[in-house]
Amino acid sequence: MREIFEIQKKLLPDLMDIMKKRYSILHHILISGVVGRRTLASSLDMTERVLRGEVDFLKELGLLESDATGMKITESGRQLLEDMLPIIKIAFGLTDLEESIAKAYGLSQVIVVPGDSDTSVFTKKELGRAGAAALRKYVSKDDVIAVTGGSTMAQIANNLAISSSMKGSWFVPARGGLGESVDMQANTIASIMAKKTGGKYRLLHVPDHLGEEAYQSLIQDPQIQEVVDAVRSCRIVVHGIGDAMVMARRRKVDADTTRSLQTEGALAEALGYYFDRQGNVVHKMPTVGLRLEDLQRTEVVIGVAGGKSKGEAIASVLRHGQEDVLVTDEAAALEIMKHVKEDIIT
Amino acid sequence: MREIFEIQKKLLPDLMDIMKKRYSILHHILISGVVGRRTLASSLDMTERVLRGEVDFLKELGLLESDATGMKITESGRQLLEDMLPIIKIAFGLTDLEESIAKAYGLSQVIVVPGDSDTSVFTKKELGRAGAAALRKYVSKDDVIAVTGGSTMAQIANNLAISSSMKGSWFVPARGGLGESVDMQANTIASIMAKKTGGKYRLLHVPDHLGEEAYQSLIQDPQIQEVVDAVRSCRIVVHGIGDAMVMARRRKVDADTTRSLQTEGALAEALGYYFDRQGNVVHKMPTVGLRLEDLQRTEVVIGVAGGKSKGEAIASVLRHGQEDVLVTDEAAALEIMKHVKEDIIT
DNA sequence: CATACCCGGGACATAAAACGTCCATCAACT
DNA sequence: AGTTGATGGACGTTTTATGTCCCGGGTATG
Repeated sequence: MREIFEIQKKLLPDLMDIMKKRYSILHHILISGVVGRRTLASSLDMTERVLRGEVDFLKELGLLESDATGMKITESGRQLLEDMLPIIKIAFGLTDLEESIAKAYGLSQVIVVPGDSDTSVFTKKELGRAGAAALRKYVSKDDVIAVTGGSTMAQIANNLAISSSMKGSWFVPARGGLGESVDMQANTIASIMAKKTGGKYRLLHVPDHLGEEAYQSLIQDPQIQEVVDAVRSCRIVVHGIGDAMVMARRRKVDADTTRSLQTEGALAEALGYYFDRQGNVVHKMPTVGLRLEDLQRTEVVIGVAGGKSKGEAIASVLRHGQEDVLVTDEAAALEIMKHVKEDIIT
Repeated sequence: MREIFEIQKKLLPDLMDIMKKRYSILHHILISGVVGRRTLASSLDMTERVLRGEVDFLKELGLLESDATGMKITESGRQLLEDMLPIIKIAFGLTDLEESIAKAYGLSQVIVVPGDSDTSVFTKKELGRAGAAALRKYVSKDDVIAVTGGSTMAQIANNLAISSSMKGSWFVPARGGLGESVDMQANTIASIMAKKTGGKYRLLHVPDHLGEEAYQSLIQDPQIQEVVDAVRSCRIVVHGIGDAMVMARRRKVDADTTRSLQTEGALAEALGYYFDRQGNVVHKMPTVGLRLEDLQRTEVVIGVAGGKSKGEAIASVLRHGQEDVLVTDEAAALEIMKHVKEDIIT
């Protein structure tokens, strides 16, 4: 497969560049929905005129169309992009990354999308698409799916669509309140996902900063108990991965804990747990829901996170060794690979 | 594999044209050996200047080189062409043709080279190369290989090279004199092939237009008998296919027979037999050697013929159903496919 | 040995394509 | 109603591709 490109490149050295360029244009338009020439040109870092040339070309091919409101992808263009994904991955060497990471950490599947979520919102959206596709692949009838919060998870929710296979699924938040803002909370994400797919959901209403006393009485509540039981018996977990310090700040953890996290060398956060460089748990947020030990009974653990800045954190969580599937982006994957190499050396 | 080209054709139709153009240039130079710019330009139907642009480009890539005598392919260029053949075939849909024809007539292999032997001597040469390659593939130690005459067979002979696997092979003419000119006779072809490959050969010296009496005494001759026995026990047959009327004229068959051929609807000629539209034998040239019934014992029957004008004749011979391998060109293959469709309808 | 031929490559004017830039017009949203 | 951002047309400029001719030099042929 790859040899085909090697051979073609000998006769057409700039084949890959042009293919990449046209793919990027189409892909950006797909992600943007409807977009104008100037906006697109600046986000692709091309001059308006040269973009226009390509766009005219793609229009003639019937891959995109435009009216006074802007340009959008046609159905055949959308189909083409979908068919192209494996080709693009090979052409850009992402398949290698996927395989290397999967092998290094014993994952059953790794999905790497092109780009860097830190610098491009398009990559972040694509990460959401890929995460949604991964979830769709692993879900089966009447599954219980536990999800966490975060902007990446929100993107996944955005990209889920009504689907017969998820009709009977239950979406539940993996853990109770963790101090996030409302629209990024696991509860919110779970309900959005359920609405988008036509599935059902149960929420865990556990207010933050609860006193020990109130907390104990809360978790005795039969309704809460019922949800917690469902969460712990879930078959699929989809969760984001964050940088430890960024998460601590966002969740406004107190100064003492922050200091403790720092001295312990906390690098990553996932599912309310903090991990150090070696993948050991160094702290645990006080709330109800899925515990780390429950993951062993869980059939599919899907981690989704991207951006160069998160590469190290993702590597830490992978070292902990509970993940089955990783969805990330090119920039993060390259960072992860650095740690793979270090891990091999040490 | 094939999807890659479907996608590339959708997204990069312009580049596919360029690839085809560059491939044709390289290929023509390979076939020609050493060739000048102007000659090449006219045979490729390009203007001199635009060809020059491409040639300069290919030269920079080190795929061809030029001196005062002309341009020729480099080793890496030759290698590239070899690697590209399957790619070109798939990209231009020749694999489809091959598979369709093979399936329609129950052949074990069909090889289609790009172009039309009627209009391009380069295609004819390529047909020879492909035929030689096919023979090389099927031959094994100490085989007896029966060959016919004709210009296509001569091209195959031209393209055979010394080869250890053919060292011990015997080349024999499939049938005795059939009224061809000397340099296209089966005897000549067999001896050239033997010399080129390092194999051995036996000839069948049966003069044309022999009286019945002399003929009978000739075939009693022990030496002739020995060769005929060898021919009939051959493991591989390589033969050309011709248009019935063209062959009749070339062989100067008498007016009566010609008229009879016409009324019988003779379309094709192969191995000295004439076939009608349905693949039935309608006439047989009076000479010694391989009979049609011997083909059933023969392990590999390789038919080689190309050119749009021969398409119908090839289809007739294929319908007769003794062939195992067909080597043809694009133009003939397309003609054959028309008959396949008609055969399905009727 | 001479000659006719074809070779590659340089040169150059011209046609064509690509590009940068600006503007007219229209749709959507505030 | 006005503002914003969209497309598509227009146009001059630059860059590239192309058509054409010629020159010096090998090659083959006679």
